[in-house]
Amino acid sequence: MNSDIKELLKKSQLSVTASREKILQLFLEQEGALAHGDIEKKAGEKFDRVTVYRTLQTFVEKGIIHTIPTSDNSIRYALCKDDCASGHHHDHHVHFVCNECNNTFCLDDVVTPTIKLPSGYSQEHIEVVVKGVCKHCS
Amino acid sequence: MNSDIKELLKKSQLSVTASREKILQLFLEQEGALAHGDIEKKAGEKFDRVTVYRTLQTFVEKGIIHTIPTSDNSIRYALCKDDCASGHHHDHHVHFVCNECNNTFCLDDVVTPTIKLPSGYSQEHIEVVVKGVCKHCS
DNA sequence: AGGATAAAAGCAACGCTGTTGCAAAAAATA
DNA sequence: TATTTTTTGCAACAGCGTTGCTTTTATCCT
Ligand SMILES: [Mn+2]
Ligand SMILES: [Mn+2]
Ligand SMILES: [Zn+2]
Ligand SMILES: [Zn+2]
Repeated sequence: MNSDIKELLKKSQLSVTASREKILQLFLEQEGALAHGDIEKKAGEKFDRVTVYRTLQTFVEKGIIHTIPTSDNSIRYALCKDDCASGHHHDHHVHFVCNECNNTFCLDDVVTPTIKLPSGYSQEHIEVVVKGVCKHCS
Repeated sequence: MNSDIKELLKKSQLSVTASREKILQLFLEQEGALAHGDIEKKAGEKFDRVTVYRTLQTFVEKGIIHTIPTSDNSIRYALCKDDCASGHHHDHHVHFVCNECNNTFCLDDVVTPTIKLPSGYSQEHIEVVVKGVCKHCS
């Protein structure tokens, strides 16, 4: 299990460091998404704030995690389960935010719909965030 | 035109003040959405930063403007053209972010689709943000 | 219109967030 | 193991967003 983490880092051409292992582990043992603040609370005593920022940024660039837009000035991050590669993400799934537990989940099996846009607009990417009550809270 | 602004404020049970008039005017003469920073640049020399924050917050509460989620820690705001009331918004349209001009637009005529969720999840609200090239830039 | 009352704006201060440059430490490489 | 490269931690900083309090402004009532 721990070697899985090392392997994933190496596969992404990243050197294996304690902070990267720890932060990646947090994502693996977490069902929902994590905001920067969450990670800092769970791993921040061990690592510097700046390291967390840089690690998240690196993971996004390498296609290990992806961002989820929010309406409250706090980006959330979640593991890419699709085959995202360095520089190019392929996460086309819907995200769910629970109004009860306030968790954010990737609905990996729910693909984003195609939207018919007015003429002149071209669609390159689409983000869908559904709010409601999650399966754990209902 | 200026009386329109006063009327809208009164209709929302808000006292008519210089800052509210000015900020509301900015939204009316703007096609796309505005971030807090934009408003501060355009009206910030006349009004305090705090006033801008409080005005935006009030406008959202009163159903005059709505927020648009982003992936870059900067909420954007746009006029509600639907019949949003105090406390309850009814904006069910798609938002568009242009990768060229970096503007955000409300596609008021494009309604958000219904998403089939896994069992256990209930849908209360849905946000759809499409990224691509807008009609002005294509 | 003028005064009383309620509401909003401005000010100051503060904590939190995210960034940058640089030196020290750790990991990869040979 | 020694060298090179990469990452981390530290310090400092700017900007964001919030809060309490005072002053100013708008509304309401006479
Ligand atoms: Mn996801
Ligand atoms: Mn809109
Ligand atoms: Zn929940
Ligand atoms: Zn454009």
